Amino acid sequence: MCGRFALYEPSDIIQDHFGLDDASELVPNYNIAPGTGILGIAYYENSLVPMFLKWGLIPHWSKAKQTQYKMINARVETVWDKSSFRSAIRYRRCLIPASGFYEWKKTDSGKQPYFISVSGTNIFAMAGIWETWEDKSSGEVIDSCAIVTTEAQGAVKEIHDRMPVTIDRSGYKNWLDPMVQTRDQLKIYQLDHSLITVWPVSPKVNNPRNNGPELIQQVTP
DNA sequence: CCAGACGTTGTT
DNA sequence: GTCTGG
DNA sequence: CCAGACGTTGTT
DNA sequence: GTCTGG
Repeated sequence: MCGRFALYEPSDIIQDHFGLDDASELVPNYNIAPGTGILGIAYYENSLVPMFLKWGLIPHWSKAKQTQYKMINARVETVWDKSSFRSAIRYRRCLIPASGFYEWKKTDSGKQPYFISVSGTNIFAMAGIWETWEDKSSGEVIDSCAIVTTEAQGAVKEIHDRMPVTIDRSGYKNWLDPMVQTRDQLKIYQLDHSLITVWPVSPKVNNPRNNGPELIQQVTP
């Protein structure tokens, strides 16, 4: 699955990579956790825009903004079938920029965190879906999102059985195309899994209050 | 029809 | 055990 | 995902 | 809102 990631590439590089018109000022973050605001890129009102999305999807029909369920991930195998995700996968897909993500491997002595990144780049895209929720009485509006997951690819298989769906640059257009509204039309071009690199990192990443480049340094578990 | 759930992961 | 906060 | 709280009354 | 279960 994907429950923590990092985005530390400079804003102007992110802007160029995704072809955005306006830059959003981002500080490097090595410990992005569910429930916080994250950067998503989506077509909205006919243009490609950066959006701040609360990580943890709140369905539009939800009565409370605090959802009982932790919808931080959506399985690609079933996302078209679930009532909570059906309209979002059809009409509101987004790219979620990342420099890498973390997965935890269960061991005899506990859980060991690993950092997963892509050779040759500090920026790639994870597949996301988003939704707008509005409080009918107060008028409060929250845009939220979930990261789409799939079975582990490449080197990730060694540590975990799930990971985010990645989208190769060649697949950005189709994934974001608002005219693509069916499972058959949606083509998922994932990154070449031979580029995926995995190494163990310090358990400092466990605490979401910790941050900084030391979190992605390789350690001996 | 109405009532009630609506999710994933990992662990048992 | 379960929920909230990060 | 993991870490850390989990409560009320009354007083400052 | 939409799907499943009864």
